[in-house]
Amino acid sequence: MNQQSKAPRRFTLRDLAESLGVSKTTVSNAFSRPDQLSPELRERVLEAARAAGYAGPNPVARMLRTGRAGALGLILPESLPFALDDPTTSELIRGIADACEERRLGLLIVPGAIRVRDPRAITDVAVDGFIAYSLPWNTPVLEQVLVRGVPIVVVDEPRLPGVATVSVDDPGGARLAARHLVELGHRRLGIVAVPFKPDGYTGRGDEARIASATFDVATRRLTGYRAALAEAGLGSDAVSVYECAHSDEELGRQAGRDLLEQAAPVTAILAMSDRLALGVLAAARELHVDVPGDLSVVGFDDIAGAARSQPSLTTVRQPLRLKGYAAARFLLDAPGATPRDLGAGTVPVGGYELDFPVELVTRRSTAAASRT
Amino acid sequence: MNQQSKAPRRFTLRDLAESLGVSKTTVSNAFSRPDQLSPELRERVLEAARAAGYAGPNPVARMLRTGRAGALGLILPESLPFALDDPTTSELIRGIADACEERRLGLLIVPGAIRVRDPRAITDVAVDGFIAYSLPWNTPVLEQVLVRGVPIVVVDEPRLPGVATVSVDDPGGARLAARHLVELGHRRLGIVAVPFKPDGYTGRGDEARIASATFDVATRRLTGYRAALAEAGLGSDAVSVYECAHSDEELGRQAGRDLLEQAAPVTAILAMSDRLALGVLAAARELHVDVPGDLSVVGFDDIAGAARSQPSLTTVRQPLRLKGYAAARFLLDAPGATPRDLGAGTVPVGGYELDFPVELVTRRSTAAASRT
DNA sequence: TGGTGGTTCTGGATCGATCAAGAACAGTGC
DNA sequence: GCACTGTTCTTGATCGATCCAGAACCACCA
Repeated sequence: MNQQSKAPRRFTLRDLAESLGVSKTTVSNAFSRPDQLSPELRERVLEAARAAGYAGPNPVARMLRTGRAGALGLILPESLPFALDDPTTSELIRGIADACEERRLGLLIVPGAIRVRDPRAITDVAVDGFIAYSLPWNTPVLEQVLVRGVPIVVVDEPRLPGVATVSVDDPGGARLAARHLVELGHRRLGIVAVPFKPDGYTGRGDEARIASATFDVATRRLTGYRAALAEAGLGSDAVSVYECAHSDEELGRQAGRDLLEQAAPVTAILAMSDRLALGVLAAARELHVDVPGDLSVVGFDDIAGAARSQPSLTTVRQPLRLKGYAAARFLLDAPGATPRDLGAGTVPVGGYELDFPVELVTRRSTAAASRT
Repeated sequence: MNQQSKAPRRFTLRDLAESLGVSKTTVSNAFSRPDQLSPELRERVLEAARAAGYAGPNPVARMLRTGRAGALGLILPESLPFALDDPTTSELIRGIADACEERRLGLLIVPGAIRVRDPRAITDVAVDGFIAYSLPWNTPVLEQVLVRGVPIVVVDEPRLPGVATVSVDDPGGARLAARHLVELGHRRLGIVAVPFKPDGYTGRGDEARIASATFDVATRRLTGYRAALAEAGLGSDAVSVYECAHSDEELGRQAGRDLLEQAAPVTAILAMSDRLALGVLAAARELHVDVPGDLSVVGFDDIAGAARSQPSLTTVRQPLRLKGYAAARFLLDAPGATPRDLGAGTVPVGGYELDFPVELVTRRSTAAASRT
């Protein structure tokens, strides 16, 4: 950490080589390429290293020479404490970690991307590539990555031209959810949305705000909902949207109360995440609204808690862990992932887009509308 | 990722300097030390960089020169998915992340330390220091860190001479827990233990195994329990110990069943973690043993779930997040010093040991013994 | 005029390894 | 004896930055 002013110079590979009377390359090979020298000499080198307290080649120097960092960077929108609270993010991380372990790579986490404007968060970090998760358009650190030309895979959002993206069929999933409620006879519905913008707003969402959204996922799911509702003759104006600043239970509860306490309460709620849906269930409980008797609720994600809730939650299942795994594998295996530099600016990986399918999981939180 | 054989040489700081007709140092200063050159020239340099698609100094080259990596390494005993499941570990990570954000450092996670024997997990990684969490004696990767001479702080275990350790007063906390049960009149107790060794064993623990334990925390807590029980005239042989291979609910449930189904069922259980205690509560529920009527249970840690359980859990609270924060701060601020130098609301015991105090939190899972 | 001090910028050494090319030597087949 | 193939080891260049010492210039003042 602290460089002493009079540091006696560290013991390096070169010193070891000199003390043994062999070349640097030989010592290097003794550590990193055993087949390049005789076993006896190798043993002599390692023995001398042990005696001298030399623990092997300096990783940073090696990185500089070889060009690989041995680690993956994960860019998260919120702080790490928040990410750990969120089952969706945790599950994604699990998937990424699976791939990192397979490949013996470290995982370097860069949290708070929405907030952080300091480019050093990206420029100071040594990784072979980044996975960016769920960021809005125009995220400064994301732009830094693109400018730097480091390989990157985006998970979920934003969808940028020419940038590899791993996601799911959000519109399709949302359509399944909404169609399910429509088929059950619901006509007075509300939507509880994940944020359209990263500005911390919580409350009813107006069309202007929705039109200028910078979070793709919210838009994509909303589009899916509305498509299915339109099929049933329900226009956008007939279905109110309550936007939550984060995907968590407390804000979901607020949203639920809002939609249930209005003049003409809804009989069904489409929540864009399970955490929001669980919050809605909590609100219903508080207001003595029976689920699914008086209110049907559909979530999105199928986190572990969805099956365990009271009542269990009907939701759209997406393969979160697999998504993380696929993103990492793609980053590591993608052909031509070497950044193209020199020219003007950006050109990251390839123009790849990978959308996993989703499915509707019907549980106990949805039932036929009692009467219209 | 893969270096093309005919890579056209990346555009570097030197190229930018040449294209501008200034020295490399000047360009470097434009990025990293704005006060070293005139604002006009700096602007010219940055402008040219933008035009050339040069995104700033290569982090690895900078690291090599400056000797700092801009990241902290976190060594975890188990896989990352496991760590994220475990509230104790998550909370610790939160604390570490707090400190990293303050200092704008990355957090590099090295999971699976118990299993991983490959030294490259450590030697290939560029960090300014490591935090090692809850490892057994003789962990290969930990020894790699020590050999490499990288600054390190250990959290909880193992306690190694000369290595800074951040922990809590485990024996004291355990003593509080056991004394609490003794004072409630319990005389037939069982102990559900976190692992004594990292070999995956689950089952009754014999004294030989306990004596040869390599996990410090299990030993320290057991010592505390036994000290308090001895005060009440209860010998070690009178109190059976059930060891779980991991701290999780399922194994806690198994342990609970074992202790409750034996010939002379216990009336109170000391669990070395809240997750194990929650498992014990589940076992009691299954066996229709009333808690706290017929069985008292005390946990350890005070995770969020402890207050929410049915019934709420009496437990020993330890400041997990603070522990993580303190460990990181200590690593960053005083890599040569002892934890004592940090002071500030802490209870330093040994030169290199920083033990936070713990407290007993009495909730609904404990009550007076019905009859002996 | 010359000395002093303060900016601003430069050149070359350096951080600690890996890599490509080739030297030295032994063994093999003809 | 000669060319050929391998194995084992060495030399010098290189990765891309930062740092140190000093040069050049300007201003100020005695």
